[in-house]
Amino acid sequence: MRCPHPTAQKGQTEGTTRSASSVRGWTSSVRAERAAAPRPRWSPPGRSWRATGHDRISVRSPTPPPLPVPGAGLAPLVADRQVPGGNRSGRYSRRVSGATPRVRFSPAPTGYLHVGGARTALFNWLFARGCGGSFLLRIEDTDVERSRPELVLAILDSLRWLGLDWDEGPVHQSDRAERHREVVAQLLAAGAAYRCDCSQDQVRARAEERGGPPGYDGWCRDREVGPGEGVVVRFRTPDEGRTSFEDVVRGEVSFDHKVVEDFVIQRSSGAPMFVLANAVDDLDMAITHVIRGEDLLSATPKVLLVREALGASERPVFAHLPILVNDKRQKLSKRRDDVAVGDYRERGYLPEAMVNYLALLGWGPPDGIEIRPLGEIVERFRLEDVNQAPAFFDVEKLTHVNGVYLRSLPSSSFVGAARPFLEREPWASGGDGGDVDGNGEALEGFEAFARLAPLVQERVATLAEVPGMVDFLFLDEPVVDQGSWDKAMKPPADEILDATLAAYETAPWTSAALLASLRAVGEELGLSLRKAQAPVRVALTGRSVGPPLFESLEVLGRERSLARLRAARERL
RNA sequence: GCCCCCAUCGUCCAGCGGCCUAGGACGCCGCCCUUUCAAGGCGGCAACACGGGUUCGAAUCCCGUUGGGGGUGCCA
Repeated sequence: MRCPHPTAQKGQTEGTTRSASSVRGWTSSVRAERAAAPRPRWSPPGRSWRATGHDRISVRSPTPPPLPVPGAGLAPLVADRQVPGGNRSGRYSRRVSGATPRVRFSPAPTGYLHVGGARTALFNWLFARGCGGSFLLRIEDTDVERSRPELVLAILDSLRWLGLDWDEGPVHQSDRAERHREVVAQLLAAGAAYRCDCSQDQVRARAEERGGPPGYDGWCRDREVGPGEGVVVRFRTPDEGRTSFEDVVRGEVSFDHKVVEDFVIQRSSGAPMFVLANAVDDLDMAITHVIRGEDLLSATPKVLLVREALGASERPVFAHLPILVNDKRQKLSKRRDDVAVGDYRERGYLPEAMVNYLALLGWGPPDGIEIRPLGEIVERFRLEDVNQAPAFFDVEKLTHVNGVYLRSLPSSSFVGAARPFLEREPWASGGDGGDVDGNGEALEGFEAFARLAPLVQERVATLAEVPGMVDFLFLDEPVVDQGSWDKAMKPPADEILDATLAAYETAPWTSAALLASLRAVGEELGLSLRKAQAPVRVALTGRSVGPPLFESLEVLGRERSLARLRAARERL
């Protein structure tokens, strides 16, 4: 059972110490069952799996349905316990009484989607898709000064590229400002919040003075500050007790109220703060499972406190995913690290590979088969199997995964996927060329590439590597790599070239015949084919590495090939 | 400083008290295949942070230490 979780805990703030048994006990019984389940077998990548992958999942047009009426209350989230020994998928019902799971991905509009966000979005999506729940999108743009509408476009674009389709939204928090103000007023009226006119400098100064921990000291709690310039609204945090909650990936987490300061819920501008908007919107949107980064773990008690103050009787299930880190094991950052999903797209990674790799950060399939269609990942993904330690975003492994996907592509798809990467090269003009009929007529540009594609395909790990491998098909003269030239064009390169030239004048223009001829040339000179092909390859492509030589010759055609051999011979 | 979280090969994951002489994957090294380079095949190197407990038995449970990270904003 992947989903509905034994959810919702009743509110439990004042020092309630709840045992972890509900979730843990449930978890282990499921684990035991999983261990007993038959091991699924590896299904080889190929056409069929592509069809079963997320290709099939269509991106629904995001038409925002109306939000539930504010204050209408949450559907109960408590999962029904079912009699053990029920269906294969688990001992607990898929059903959450009264509500299907609803999760959301709620990025801030930063202008692009970064890999950490993508991973969070993916895990939400996997969870939702795995249990028939809904995956919603919400843009957390309460900070008006920092958000502009166009900044969300790139995020949506990357999400679509990855195939993470959403069922509702995107809801913009900025559109809900009125609702947020209403809630703040409500909290104010109830005495759960108060106005504060302390400047940030004052707050800091007092903190230093008392030598205690930085943070707000409650100065304005009873000063009855009225509305005005520079006045914020703060939430009144309980002085006693603690807020505890059961986190699906971490077990019980607990915060003493003493360390939760009276936080700002409304800016002096009247705009709501993150915690307030987040709590209110999750409530109004009837979010049942909050799956987000661990960096938000310490914001959770605040959210819970706000919900409680609003009279919410149920809590969502929380799952704080381990953060993604760089090689120094610090949180991935925009400044130091390559984090934009869009950049990986530009660098020749396939969305399927990206998503597959991302699923492996903080989670692993029970059968150990890491590279597989998304549909199979959906079937196997379970929130409670997410592990707790930060994960290093390893581009090398991503690249490997990408290579596997690239190789498994039908040739025509590979050609199509590579085309944009070719087209951004200055030399890649169209070219329709002739055909190859054994008479050595030339194919040009893309057509030649298409012919060679299957051989190129298994030699690249990213699409960005393609141009460098096939440029000689497009260029009139190959770009000569000096290192390759120096290495290959030593004696007896002259003899090889001369003999090859002679042989190729008349040889049938097929890769097999071309191979046989060069082998014969080599034998005559007492050279292995390995040695003999080197000067020919460099003459033809400009490089010492590349696609198989004889197919390249064939596709390039007799005239162009001979011209290059002659040119190289003259340069010697 | 304070709060919270985390800790198995270099990296990602497996491990749920005996099946562990700790398994898989990436990377790395070697060999094979081979027209270059890949791919593929075979093999190898490589980890339970430390110290106490609990137990007949601990990588697995508990406590502590150390180390790392996150948070501590009128950012999210």
